[in-house]
Amino acid sequence: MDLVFEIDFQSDEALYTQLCNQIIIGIAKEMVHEGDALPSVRQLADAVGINMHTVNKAYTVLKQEGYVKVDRRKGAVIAVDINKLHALSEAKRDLRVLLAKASCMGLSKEEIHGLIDELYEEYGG
Amino acid sequence: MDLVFEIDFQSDEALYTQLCNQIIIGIAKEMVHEGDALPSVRQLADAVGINMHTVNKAYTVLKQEGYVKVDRRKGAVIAVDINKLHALSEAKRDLRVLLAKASCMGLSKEEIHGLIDELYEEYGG
DNA sequence: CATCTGTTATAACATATATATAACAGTTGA
DNA sequence: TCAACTGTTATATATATGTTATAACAGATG
Repeated sequence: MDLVFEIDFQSDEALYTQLCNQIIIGIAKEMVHEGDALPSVRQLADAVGINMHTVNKAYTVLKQEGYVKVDRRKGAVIAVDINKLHALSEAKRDLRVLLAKASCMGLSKEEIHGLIDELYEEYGG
Repeated sequence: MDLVFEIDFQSDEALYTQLCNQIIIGIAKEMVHEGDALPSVRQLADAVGINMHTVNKAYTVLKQEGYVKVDRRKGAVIAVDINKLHALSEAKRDLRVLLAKASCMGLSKEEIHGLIDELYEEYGG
């Protein structure tokens, strides 16, 4: 398991959301691949110092969004199978607000493209 | 006031967040400009059918983020003065997750740039 | 058979969201 | 001056969400 989980208890992001995002970013960075097993809910909960149910909620959300499947033998397993229509419309809604804020900040379209390139470099693409 | 406020009571977004986002997008679309007065908390609350305090929370958040100032005479007024350091680091955090999801969806960097261009067109360019 | 999976149930508590009623100080315009 | 309007603050209530806690269950593993 190449993933390193780090919980920020001061963050305004929910703990389960932090876990979800770290796993999704881990997939994009190719630190984990299809079929890789995630830590068990109890293991991960102990490792980062949170409750089992909080980890379980993260896994449940990831399962609903299509990043994870459950194998009775291996437990939670990476298995990317995303509903693109739904995911894309959600991404657009978020992007609209994000770009509006960027525009208010005075960022040009070119600067935004640069920002995208900078961040996207982290993901093999 | 060119802004039209529409509340989706079925949305998972908080009501005050919906108001914030619509105002920020309105600024980016240049539907409102520096110095324009926003509706009073009571007017807007009545207009969209929510509580005064929910509107007040939206205005308070917008004030903290630097999109609005309060003029004792005019009430809440558009006045874009954003802490770029803070706003940019927040934007990057959001973008990182958004791009990871896009990468998992199989979107190429070029397709993402296209998406940005499409959405950014709504804001004067 | 003991031990590990995810899952479910129940309970409890803190925080966030939203509403309701009420009041206050400053500003405006009649 | 005075009524009507600002944002702001205080208090209370209701509901939803997030998090923890304890416990149990069925299926798979070795």
